[in-house]
Amino acid sequence: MPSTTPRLTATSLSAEEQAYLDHYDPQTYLSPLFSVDVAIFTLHDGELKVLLVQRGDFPEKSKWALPGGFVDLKEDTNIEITARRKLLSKTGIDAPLLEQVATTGNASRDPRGWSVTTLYMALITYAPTADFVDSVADARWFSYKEALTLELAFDHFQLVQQARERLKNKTAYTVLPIHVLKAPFSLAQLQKAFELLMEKTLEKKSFRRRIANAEMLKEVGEGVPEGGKGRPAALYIPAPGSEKHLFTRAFKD
Amino acid sequence: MPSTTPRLTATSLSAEEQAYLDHYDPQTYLSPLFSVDVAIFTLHDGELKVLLVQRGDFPEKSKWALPGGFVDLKEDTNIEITARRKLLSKTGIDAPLLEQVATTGNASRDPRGWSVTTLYMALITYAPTADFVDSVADARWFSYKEALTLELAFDHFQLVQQARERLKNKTAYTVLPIHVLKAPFSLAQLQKAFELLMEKTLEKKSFRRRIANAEMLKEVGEGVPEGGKGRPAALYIPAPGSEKHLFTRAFKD
DNA sequence: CTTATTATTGGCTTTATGCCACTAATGTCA
DNA sequence: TGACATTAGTGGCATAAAGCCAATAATAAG
Repeated sequence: MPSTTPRLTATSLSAEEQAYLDHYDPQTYLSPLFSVDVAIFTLHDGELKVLLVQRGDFPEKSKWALPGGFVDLKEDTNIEITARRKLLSKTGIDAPLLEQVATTGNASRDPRGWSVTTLYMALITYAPTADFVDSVADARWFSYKEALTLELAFDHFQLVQQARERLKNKTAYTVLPIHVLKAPFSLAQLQKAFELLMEKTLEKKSFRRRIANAEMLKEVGEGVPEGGKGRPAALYIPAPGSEKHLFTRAFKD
Repeated sequence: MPSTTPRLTATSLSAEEQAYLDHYDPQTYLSPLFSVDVAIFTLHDGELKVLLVQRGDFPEKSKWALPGGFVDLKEDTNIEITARRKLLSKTGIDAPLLEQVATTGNASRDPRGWSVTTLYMALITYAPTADFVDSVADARWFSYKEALTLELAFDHFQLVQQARERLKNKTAYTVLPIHVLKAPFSLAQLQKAFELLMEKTLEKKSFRRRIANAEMLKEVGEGVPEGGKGRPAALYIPAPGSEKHLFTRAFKD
């Protein structure tokens, strides 16, 4: 039984092709389940945190999982919008850095059957989950380390690690950590963010030189230093277009 | 009507969850169509080429497209296997470099309805399509430039460019071009491959130093130079594990 | 033996990071 | 008020790897 209506395409269709589409049954080939998951990271209390939600339904009921779900074929126009919708409904935050990480699909990851998921990664400035618009009860920040000790739903243990890996790699040659800080910020704060995301300490001079050469920050005055002690630090905001800067060389190791 | 049979999972399920799965109808949520496409690249006649197939069925009948198709839910255990199957059936070549590039999903890319595709990229040594095991009639190498002048099926114009972009980026910090040469090869041949894939000329000394430092090649004697003229060149084969080498610094520009 | 052609290397320059010590600005506390 | 602790920022040289370009090496053709 045909169940799709004819669709518009850029070029007009031949009568023959139109007839084919009119009679096309989308269930001719059974498609796998398709979902989108989002690994939302932030820094807080000097730690990398990841947002998890507790599942309210079967399967994997009551286990912690990455926020995500199925495409709304009526409302969503593409999969990134699906990811943004999930992000928005869990955090109330719109349109930050949202990057596609990878797609996993196999017969065993979901007990309901052959299933495919596209994983996205987001990095946002910290806000307590209590501030989130809805679903507050079931969404929580976990330190990344702690998250890995939980028994996560489906293959989300692997997904979380994939996203974290991408986060680390991208930090090595972009200024991605800028997204996690509330502007204005000091260079010391920025360096700390880089270090947490890369899991390595950086040499102060090298770091500052690199940032300076890239011309990606704009100075906007001075502020109190970390912890209120010591010399005040210059404060910066990201320069327009800075997100796009790529370094041609990585830090050692 | 339930149409899945209960599946095995790593941990035993509660009776309640098992009951849920027994009655789970995979069509509760209508999933988008899901397919896999593969951009297969090679170098030949000093040009980058991409393999296209001419579609034999609606929709987009008779247009050129990337090889690809739907998951065989019975035979394929994961999406990379689906991609490998497509690669194998079009080229007869197994298990070369096969890298996931990105996933595109939206309501408009396929006239049959909401559709998602995961794009893979492969780089192989050249073999004329006449040598391919089946589907010879409908598979052809196009120079990359020419491919972009064709009216490709669906959004494959964008997909081809995405894959090519990834190919270029990866060449900048790996030894990926090794996969496109028939071993043994000379350093001049390898440099030429890098240059074609990166779309930029490289400085000879810099290139050779880089390769030498990486210790990724093994010398296996001498051979005739390019074009049969001039001093014979040393020939090399890839050292084991060389594919994994990462450079910490990119070439200029 | 000369020349054309391709391969390979020497050696200096340039760029960016590593290292580490030194100076600068501020608050604290005796 | 002056030493000291603390954090911010810089100077200066070492090191690593790429850019540049020219010199040398090996071969074939004539």
